[in-house]
Amino acid sequence: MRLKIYSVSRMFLRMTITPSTLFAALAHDIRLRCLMLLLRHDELCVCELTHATGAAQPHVSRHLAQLRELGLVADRRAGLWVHYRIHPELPAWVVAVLRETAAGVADQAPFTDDDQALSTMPNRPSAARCA
Amino acid sequence: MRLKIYSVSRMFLRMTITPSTLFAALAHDIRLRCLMLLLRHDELCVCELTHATGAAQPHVSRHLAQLRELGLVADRRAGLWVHYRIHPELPAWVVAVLRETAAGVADQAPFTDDDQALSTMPNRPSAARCA
DNA sequence: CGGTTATATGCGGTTGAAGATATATTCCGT
DNA sequence: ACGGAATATATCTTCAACCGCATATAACCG
Repeated sequence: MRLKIYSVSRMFLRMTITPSTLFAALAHDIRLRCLMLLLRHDELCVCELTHATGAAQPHVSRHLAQLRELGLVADRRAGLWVHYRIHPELPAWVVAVLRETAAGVADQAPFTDDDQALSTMPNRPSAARCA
Repeated sequence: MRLKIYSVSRMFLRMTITPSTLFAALAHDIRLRCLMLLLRHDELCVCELTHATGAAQPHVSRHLAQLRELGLVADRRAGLWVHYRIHPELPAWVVAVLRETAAGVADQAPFTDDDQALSTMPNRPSAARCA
């Protein structure tokens, strides 16, 4: 079964997450890396995720949109910045899968590098500045 | 990153399973259903998986081959039958992800139906018959 | 109202995973 | 060695996810 997660309207949020759609989301490099980053840091904005992954901004933004449409992440606008976080109402088994994955790959590339790049990011928009 | 799991030679088995390759494997309907069935039953042959899922035999066989090439399952030939099982040497976090998924979707379609179809399969090759 | 920064989306081209069908392979019984 | 059953693979076509780039939107500030 092919999975179409591009053109899901924002109106259909909170749809049930099926295993196939979840794993299709996790199968993509950038999407998985963003989720792993969001697991470790409560909230991150697009520029932080862009810096951490080293990917192009439209690339990150597009994949975040897919995660949002699937209901895996939630976003919060604060001024110019849009803060993403793991969706607070995920099914328990989805959270379990994410956490087991994070625990299993925490010490591998590129996940460690992403964390490193994030921590050394200059002019990082702190929560105090843009909340 | 695109994932190519078709043409991996059998010589390169036991390669490290990356999150991306794992989730790409789990993202496919038939592959996930086969894995969920194999989690509940120690060993199943192709005809059992074919019957349980209702898919065409070449279809099931091809996807089992992909799972084998990724190192997610192991196969054992016994006469005409080839028995598949979850690979006994999977990394702990991979097993954890599989188990959490199974626990989360056990009561959903099509997984319950697959189990039901398997249990009512006639002339099922028992382990005693073809081991 | 312009200018700047942060983020989102539209579009065309590429590519490779997936499906269907036919066919090959492997093994057993006789 | 032959036929049949279980499984694997080859080939072709299709189609949608992906990428890069350009551009649009949104919010803040003077």
